Amino acid sequence: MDTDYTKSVHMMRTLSDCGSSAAYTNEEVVVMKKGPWTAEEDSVLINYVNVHGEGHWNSIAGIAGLKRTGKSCRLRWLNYLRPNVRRGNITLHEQLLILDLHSRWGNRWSKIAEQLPGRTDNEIKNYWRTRVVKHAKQLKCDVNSKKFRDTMRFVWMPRLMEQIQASNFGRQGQITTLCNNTKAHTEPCVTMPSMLSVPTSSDRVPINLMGGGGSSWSSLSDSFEKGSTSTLCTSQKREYSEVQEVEPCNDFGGVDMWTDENICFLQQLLADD
DNA sequence: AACGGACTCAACCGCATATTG
DNA sequence: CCAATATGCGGTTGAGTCCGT
Repeated sequence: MDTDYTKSVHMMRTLSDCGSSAAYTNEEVVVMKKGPWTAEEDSVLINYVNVHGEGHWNSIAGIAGLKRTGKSCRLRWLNYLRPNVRRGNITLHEQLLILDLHSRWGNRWSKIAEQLPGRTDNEIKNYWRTRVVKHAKQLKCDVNSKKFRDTMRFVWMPRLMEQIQASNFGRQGQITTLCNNTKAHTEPCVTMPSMLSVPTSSDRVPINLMGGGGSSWSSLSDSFEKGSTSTLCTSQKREYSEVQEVEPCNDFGGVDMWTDENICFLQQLLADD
């Protein structure tokens, strides 16, 4: 049933639009529906894909009688109806991955989505725009600036890892160290990407992840300088994968790292620069 | 309870690229 | 090789919801 807000678009159909088994005659005018999908339309699309498989989206209108463009059908299937689509809050681990991958690939949403099973490019894009970009603005910082990227990479991501670790520790009662150095370390640490190709004792720089005194942008920036534009090294990727391994379930997916306290911490850090 | 601004996210749009005839 | 068509991608929009006043 069309609602008041449902818009429609008139399209001149051609045989090629409908495929070989087109139900429409040449130049027949078809009103293509726009706007939110109904359960009935979803059902038609699901049945179509079950029978014909994915693809041939432009044939759906002709074959299944669904008055939607091929693009609309494809999007609806990929972002909503496809099996194994994960819905709900982005978990801490997913946030960590998004930050990591975005720092390497930029706005390559589909590529990033490939690394987050069940998440769609649309969802990740929305997360980035509604959370990360929003908070960057709040911090009066360009989300694409080196300063912001470095802060994310060398402060925010370790902080996320810390939070994930704490969550796992609280739930499982076991410690999984993300810093796999053999020496006992009294402080949280983060691996400096640029230096990992030449592992030394200076590879790991202590960072106060809890936002207390002592850690500031200025004191970290020199250490970051050399590696800030390099891609994450294998060992750091391994560390993030370890985070995944110690997170057997995502039952703390609703945890939001963008708390007032954390944002205040970032503000201080960026202001120190 | 009513209002309005902020926020979220599903869906659309335009463009780029791939495929097909 | 070229044109037409299909598909994919990233940016943007706007309806619905939330939340503070």
